[in-house]
Amino acid sequence: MATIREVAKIAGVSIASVSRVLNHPETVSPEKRTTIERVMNDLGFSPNGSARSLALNKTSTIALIVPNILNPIYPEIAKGVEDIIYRRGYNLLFCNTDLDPQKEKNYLDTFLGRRVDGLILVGGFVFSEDIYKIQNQKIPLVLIGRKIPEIQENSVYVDFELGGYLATKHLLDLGHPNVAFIAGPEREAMDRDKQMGYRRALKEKNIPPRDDYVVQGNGEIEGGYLCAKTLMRNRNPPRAIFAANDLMAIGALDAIKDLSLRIPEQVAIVGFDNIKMSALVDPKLTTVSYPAYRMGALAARLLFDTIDSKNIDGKPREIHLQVELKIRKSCGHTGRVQEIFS
Amino acid sequence: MATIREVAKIAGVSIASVSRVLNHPETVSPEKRTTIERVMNDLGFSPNGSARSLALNKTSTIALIVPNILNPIYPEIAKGVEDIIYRRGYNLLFCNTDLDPQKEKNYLDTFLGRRVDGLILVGGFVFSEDIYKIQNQKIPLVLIGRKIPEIQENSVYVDFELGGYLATKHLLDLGHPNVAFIAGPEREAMDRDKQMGYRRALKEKNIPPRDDYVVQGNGEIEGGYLCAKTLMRNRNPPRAIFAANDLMAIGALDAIKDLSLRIPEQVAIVGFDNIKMSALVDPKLTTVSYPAYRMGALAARLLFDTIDSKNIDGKPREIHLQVELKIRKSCGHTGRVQEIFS
DNA sequence: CTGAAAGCGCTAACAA
DNA sequence: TTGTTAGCGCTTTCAG
Repeated sequence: MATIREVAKIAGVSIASVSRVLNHPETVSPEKRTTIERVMNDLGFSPNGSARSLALNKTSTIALIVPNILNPIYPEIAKGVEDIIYRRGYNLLFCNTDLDPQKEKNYLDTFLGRRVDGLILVGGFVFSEDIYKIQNQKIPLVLIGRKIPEIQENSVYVDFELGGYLATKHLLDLGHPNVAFIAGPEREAMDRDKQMGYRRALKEKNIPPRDDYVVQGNGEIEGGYLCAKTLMRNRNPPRAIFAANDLMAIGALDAIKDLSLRIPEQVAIVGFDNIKMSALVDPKLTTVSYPAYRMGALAARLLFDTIDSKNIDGKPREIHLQVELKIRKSCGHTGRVQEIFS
Repeated sequence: MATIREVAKIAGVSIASVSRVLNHPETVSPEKRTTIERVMNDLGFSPNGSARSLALNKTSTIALIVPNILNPIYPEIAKGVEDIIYRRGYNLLFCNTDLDPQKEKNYLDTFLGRRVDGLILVGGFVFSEDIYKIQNQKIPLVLIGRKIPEIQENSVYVDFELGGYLATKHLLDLGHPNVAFIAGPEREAMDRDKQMGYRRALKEKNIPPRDDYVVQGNGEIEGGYLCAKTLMRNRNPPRAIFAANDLMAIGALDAIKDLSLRIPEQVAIVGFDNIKMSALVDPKLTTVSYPAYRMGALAARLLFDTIDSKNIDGKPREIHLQVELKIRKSCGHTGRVQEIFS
């Protein structure tokens, strides 16, 4: 592929002029500029990004790390990020950790080497030392998800503990005698918070937590399905299930239906995330919602703020957004309910 | 951040040796190597990717362009791609066109400049001249989706026309007197193929196509909802609806339920894509399935094949996969049906 | 096994 | 306004 040098030679100018029309066109005389542009076109010239990055010490790339792209809540966040960075001419280096620590570590290292201009890390388990490497190299970083006291960083988060609490309390208030919890993967810190909220709600009502009412799923539909089946095999099966995410809640819902039990009459279900799908299953799923797209967009803005101002050493900013219980049918609430499109 | 030069100075060796432990460790004496590695560690050194890319003329990056990340079928494909390229140490530059030609063009240009090692383009409208630019620069390219006769390129595709035909024919065979079609966005070439299949099935049964039975949605749930409402306002509403994707089919399903009509008795519905969600709505959605994840993985493999062999000028390879009608409840089929997990 | 040096393609002083 | 030149950080001959 053509280089700046060839363009220069053919156009009969110096490489500096070519570089100028690329970066500061207004500083080049109109005629020369037209010639150069024509030559570029003829040659199908496109400036080499690596060379440019090297010279400018800037890659125009930001990396986004999510736990699982197959959970629709993450594309939602990703879209928020992409919409913002696209406007600034940045590109997205995307990756999926599958909650695999090794994979997360590898990616973090790679991004360090690639000198990404910024990094957005969603949920997951971000306690590895690798995160400190990022901080040491002063790569602008924004965390999305839960608040992490251990790490002083820019973040956009919601209170998952509160969400878990609200969901459980709602179920309890509705009179469901006992509620079970389907946890997500061990490593997912956000899900651990939800579980704490679940426990707090029980405690508040003086209901002793039962180990056999807490099962762990893989965070996917199938996991929720399996967990619900397990729960219902209990000698004293729960009358309500709170799942750490909608995917598992939907799987649970499917399992309960398979068992020919009525939802919410015999088993009530509440999920977490408010993915679109949750409003379309039958019965519609009550869930805890939070503004995923907005979190992505805000994170990207926050990132650019720190990239622009270079105040990387300044104190980190935190944006706290609210969770909200979205009451639909699956929990057995009898009042007016909010439906899709609401 | 530390450079190879500083490492060399501190370790008391030449930069060549440092570079060697980075690239061909076995060619460096053990002692020297250990020293260098220690220094690298102490300094938190990480080789600059841009410099390396520049020197090697290789970015270890492949770009993936999809129309809409919010449609779960695309993350599915993306996952297939990522799983393969991750193992080879490649990174994914990800982007979403929203079917916006300008955005697609921009991204294509950017990727040209970034000298990505390969490009995977999913669906969408790939007829812009920009695609030729990619070919001219001999950037390995793989198309996922439909077969595009106009472009001789590596591709992994399924026959969407056939899918549309099968879906419509199935509905017709089931005795639904008239079937409507909810089309996707104008620009989505794959959806146009589906529509052709729809027409072929009608024609085969000597059913004259009706313009008022073909409506166009935006490819999302809301679009399907709106389209179905429109269709049912018809003086002579259709008794069956074939939607160009599951998202719209699910929206349609919701609309029909809102109208208090029974599915499939009063209105049968068939979708396209077989996203997971389709097996979880009520009634479960009959749909046309194809191996999205596999397509992504195969595309990545194909890409590496051409990257490795550099036979970019060789004749393009095409991988044709099968569509399959996944019969569930929403179409009114009365025989045995395949359910989720099948 | 090791080092010196050229070069990857571009940007940005600095001079003219 | 334009051209010359010195890097950006790395890889890789080529000598030794």
